Amino acid sequence: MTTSERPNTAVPGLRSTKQRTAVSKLLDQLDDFRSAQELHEELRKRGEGIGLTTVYRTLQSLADAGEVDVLRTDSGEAIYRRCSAHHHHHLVCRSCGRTVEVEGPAVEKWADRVAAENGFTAVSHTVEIFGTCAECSVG
Amino acid sequence: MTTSERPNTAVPGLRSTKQRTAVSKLLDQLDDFRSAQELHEELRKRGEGIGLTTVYRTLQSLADAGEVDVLRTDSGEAIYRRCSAHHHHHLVCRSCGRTVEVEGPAVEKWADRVAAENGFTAVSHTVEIFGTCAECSVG
DNA sequence: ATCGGTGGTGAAAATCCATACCACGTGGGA
DNA sequence: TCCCACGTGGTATGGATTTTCACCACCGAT
Repeated sequence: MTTSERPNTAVPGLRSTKQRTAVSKLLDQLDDFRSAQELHEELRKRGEGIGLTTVYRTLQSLADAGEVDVLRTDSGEAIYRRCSAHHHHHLVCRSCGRTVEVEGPAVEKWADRVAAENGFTAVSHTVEIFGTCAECSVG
Repeated sequence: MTTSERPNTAVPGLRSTKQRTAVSKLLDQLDDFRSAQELHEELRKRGEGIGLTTVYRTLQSLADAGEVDVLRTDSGEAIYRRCSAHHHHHLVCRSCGRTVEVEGPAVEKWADRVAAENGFTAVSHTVEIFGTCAECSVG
């Protein structure tokens, strides 16, 4: 089918290879944050011939292109997740990893204002909320 | 208090040693985030006989005890800073590392509310703002 | 003051995540 | 189809942090 194709992970300037497609598809199927190593392991399990190096490279490209969100665990490990394009933050379950995208216009404004008041420019911020989700607290 | 002694870095259950005192004192003198390696190097420069392992261990204890704040650079390196005891966040200059403690009651409430709405409990959050401070943007 | 045990120290080795290197493979335009 | 810059992936390497382990210091009991 030549017509129904979505550009999907078509990052401009990058070729389309089966490895990149595989990483992208896997991310589409998952709805929580995963480390590069976990993603690599899962791909191998599924029979995709792909190297760890390539997984890291691909994730980096996707992150640079804003196709995936990256954050760091307490241990410093980077974890990735495909997210919607607009600016948002995350509410993550410590136990099962379930992730909810949340917005907070007030927070954005607060951050900008606080930064401006202190003479800071070129401002960015990180806001993540961690907790235990309903499922896990019942269990 | 029975005397004028401040408990200072007296983390309960830990002995007071000259190494721990040295790390604690150094942190008191610095007002921005530093990596364990940088702190170790500085201590050696000052003639303190202290091992890298001990610096890591001490920082960990201090962090566990809530005596220092820890955050991670983009590269995953942990950086430490002695902070005031009350809950706050940081506004950090990307260029020189200058750090300002900031508060945002609205943000705290927002985080709690969003978490509650989604059925999350035992909530914590991370909020850090990065930018370029006035000094550094002047050049 | 001495003894013994617990906690602390630190050099070296082990881990672990991530990236660099480099020879070989391949997508896709000319 | 041909060509070759880009992509791939195994291995080597970098860098931060943790673990291991032998040795040392402190403190209370004897």
